[in-house]
Amino acid sequence: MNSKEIRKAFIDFFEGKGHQIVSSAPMVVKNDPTLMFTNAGMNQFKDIFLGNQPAISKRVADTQKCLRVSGKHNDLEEVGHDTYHHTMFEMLGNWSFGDYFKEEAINWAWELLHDVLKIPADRMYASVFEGSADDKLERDTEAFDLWRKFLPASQIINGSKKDNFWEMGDTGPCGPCSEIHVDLRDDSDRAKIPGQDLVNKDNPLVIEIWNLVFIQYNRKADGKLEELPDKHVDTGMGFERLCMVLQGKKSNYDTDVFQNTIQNIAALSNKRYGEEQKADIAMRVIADHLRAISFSIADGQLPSNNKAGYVIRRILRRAVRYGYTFLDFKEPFIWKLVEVLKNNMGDAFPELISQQGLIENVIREEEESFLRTLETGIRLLEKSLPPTPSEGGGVLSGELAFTLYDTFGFPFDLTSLILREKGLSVDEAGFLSSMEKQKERSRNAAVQETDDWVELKKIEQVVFVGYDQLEAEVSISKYRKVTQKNKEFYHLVFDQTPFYGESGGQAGDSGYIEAGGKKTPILDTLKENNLTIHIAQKLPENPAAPFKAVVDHQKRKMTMNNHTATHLLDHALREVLGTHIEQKGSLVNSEYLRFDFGHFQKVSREELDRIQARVNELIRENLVKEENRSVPYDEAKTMGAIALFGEKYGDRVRVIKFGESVELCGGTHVPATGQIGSFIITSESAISAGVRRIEAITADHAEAFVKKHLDELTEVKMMFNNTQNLKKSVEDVLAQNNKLQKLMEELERKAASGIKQELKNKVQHINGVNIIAEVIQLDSAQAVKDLAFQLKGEIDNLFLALGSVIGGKPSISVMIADNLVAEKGLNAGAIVRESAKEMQGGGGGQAFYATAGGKDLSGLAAAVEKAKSFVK
RNA sequence: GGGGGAUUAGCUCAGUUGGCUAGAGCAUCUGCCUUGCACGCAGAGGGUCAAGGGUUCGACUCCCUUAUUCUCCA
Repeated sequence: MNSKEIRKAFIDFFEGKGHQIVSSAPMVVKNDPTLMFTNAGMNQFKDIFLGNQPAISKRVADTQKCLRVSGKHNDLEEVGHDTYHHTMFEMLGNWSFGDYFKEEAINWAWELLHDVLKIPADRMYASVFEGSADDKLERDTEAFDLWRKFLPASQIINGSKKDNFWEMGDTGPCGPCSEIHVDLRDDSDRAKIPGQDLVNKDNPLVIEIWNLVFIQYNRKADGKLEELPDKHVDTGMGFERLCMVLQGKKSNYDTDVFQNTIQNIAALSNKRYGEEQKADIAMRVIADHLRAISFSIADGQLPSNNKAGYVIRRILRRAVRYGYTFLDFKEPFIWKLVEVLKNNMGDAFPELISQQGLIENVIREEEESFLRTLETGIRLLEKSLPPTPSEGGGVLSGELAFTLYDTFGFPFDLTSLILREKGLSVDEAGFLSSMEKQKERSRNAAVQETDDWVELKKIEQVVFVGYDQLEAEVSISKYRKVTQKNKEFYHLVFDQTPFYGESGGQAGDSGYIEAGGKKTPILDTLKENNLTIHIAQKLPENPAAPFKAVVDHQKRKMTMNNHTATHLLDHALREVLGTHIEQKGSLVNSEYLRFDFGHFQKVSREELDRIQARVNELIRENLVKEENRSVPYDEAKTMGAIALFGEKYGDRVRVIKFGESVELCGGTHVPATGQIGSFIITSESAISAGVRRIEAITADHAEAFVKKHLDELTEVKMMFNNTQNLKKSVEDVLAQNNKLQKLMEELERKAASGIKQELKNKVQHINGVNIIAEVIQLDSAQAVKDLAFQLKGEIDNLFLALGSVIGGKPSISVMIADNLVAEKGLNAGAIVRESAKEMQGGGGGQAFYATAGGKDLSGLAAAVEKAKSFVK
């Protein structure tokens, strides 16, 4: 069976068991501060388990794209070196939300693996939870008895709390789990050591493929467990491992999931897979990372220099680095593999097909930029090479290696590789300790303490009433204290709220809540998963009281203007530039709007004009909002609604329509477009390969913007006595100014040369030295300097001391011919310092030219005389 | 969120404890030579040294603030 058939077999099997098949959630997580990427199949159902949201269906199955590169599950550095770790992988899963439990879960797992997929029973092992005295839990005999129907007792193994008791976090839903392991070793090896001895022992050929979690408890804050009224099933099976088992391979990378890509990498690098260990590792790294990066970009997460985007950039760079070092790729090549990946996985994940161009562009650009970083790093490294061992050195300091890494992004392993090639080495311990210090600093800065939720009133789900009203009677359902950098604030959750929590690019509302005549300001509103959190500086006196919640009307109104304008802009972009325009990001607040979209080139001035005019036209048409809060997803699509890649939509979606603009959107909008008043594009720029950004303002801000510019224009016009043709007047003045400036320079030159001539006539010849010591009328230090250098070029054996008044302060300059400096040991710096004392000043410079300034104007002549005295 | 860099001519970059009248290569322009693969030669133009403050006789250089950008950590 090939991988496509295997994926389909799983989905078909559970569909046949009454499961609703849902699509994979985006790999990039939004609205969850504890998670950047989806790292397990259950992520998208977290709110259901936590009770923040009712289940969409009691039985669900899917394949979920997951990324494990940060936080608790960080496999990044393992990837490629062994045969089974991945950054991105697919997790096949089936779920029961308060429906079936252990019996069906185990029966069906067996039926699928053994009866349908034909994995031999004697190669399978099941583990069950052995119990825990700490938690006063017995062995999971229920699961044992169920497995006993299929497997002899010798193939059912007890597992510890660590391996067989699953918890989502410190508190919350949890329960025992049962894992299915498969032994892939040859018969001869199996005869030597029984498989059950190798389960969970990190043997690459005796592996866990499926974990069945039985969620039956809730872990309370005090550590105690309570039985859940509704019991759930949560399973996850590694797709790539399943493929390995069914295709009789001994490495995930030997399955058809990866082999196409690997063979292509081999061809591009003129090497063969399987011949050289280091090259093989590099090929696996690249094949793996290609998937992670491509899917992230398709989900809208571009590489960038912080947060999730930075993680993606690092993965990509790791791939480039392996290619650069072990496969000798010095030019971008990874982007060429996107085509192969698309052919392999495009039908299961259509975003790869529709986003192919963007993915390729972004990857190529990133590769180029990192190759430049590498070049700079190599140059810097070569500059700072330590002396060779024969000269008594040979070790590069760890601090230096760390600076290269930390400041210039030059990978440590490359540093040590390059040094090794030159017979040198690097102080690795020093490097690691520098790294540790940096981590320590960051940790201290990032400390945020979050207290437990204090629950006042149990609710099903927060009700958002802010579409229809900006004020509401609310009560606090729960709250918690958060401390960061000695600053305290509170997170409040209401039973219902008119406040819009930041999401979908729209900023959160602010305002206040009021009880007993006392107001508590709400500074901002955020969303954590499905929970709307209101941020307050302090807790109201009586948190249990009923409150009146009031949203800042004016701010919200302006935000709505900008949000609706964003939809109109999106529509106008498609009309003017073409329907390939796809949103890549959006920000809407009360000040302005920002819209990022995929487009292959700069938007021209004329196009921008047309887009802006079109949006204003739509505003003047005063299109009335048509809002439908619950449309089946498929129906919305047939209405032509614009959906976003990288967004997870439920079955029923909210549709916002203004004329021909139809979008799936959860944000707040104006009742009719006329309210927006006016729309002005303030900037158009590039944010990365193939992605453009437009920023714009509306309503009051647009009006203020126009007024400011008109005022400026009027003022300038007034300066020109209300000329008919301002542009020409300005051009004339500029031309005239240019002419005058040249004339001025000319005159200055003449004046200076006049002074120069005068000075030349005053040369005193004493002991073979040509001395000039005068006070002159020049008020720019630069002019004096020029004069001094000219005289130096024209008079031999020159000793020059010039006094002048610059900016109302006395100043002297001394210039001495080079040969005099050498022969007579004269030093202009010393002379100037000594002479300046006459005018209460000081200075310095070089031996042949120095300047000094002072405070006492009356001492200027004396200072010049003093300077002259040094040569006599 | 925290740390470390960078910002100098149209482009790529030098610029040593603060003082060599801000440089190089490429590009541009002019002239000459001639057309063979980055043609050659001679010359010229082009800089608020990111912006704004400060210290100093003197700041591209030191300090502070801001902007943009790179990089590492969380």
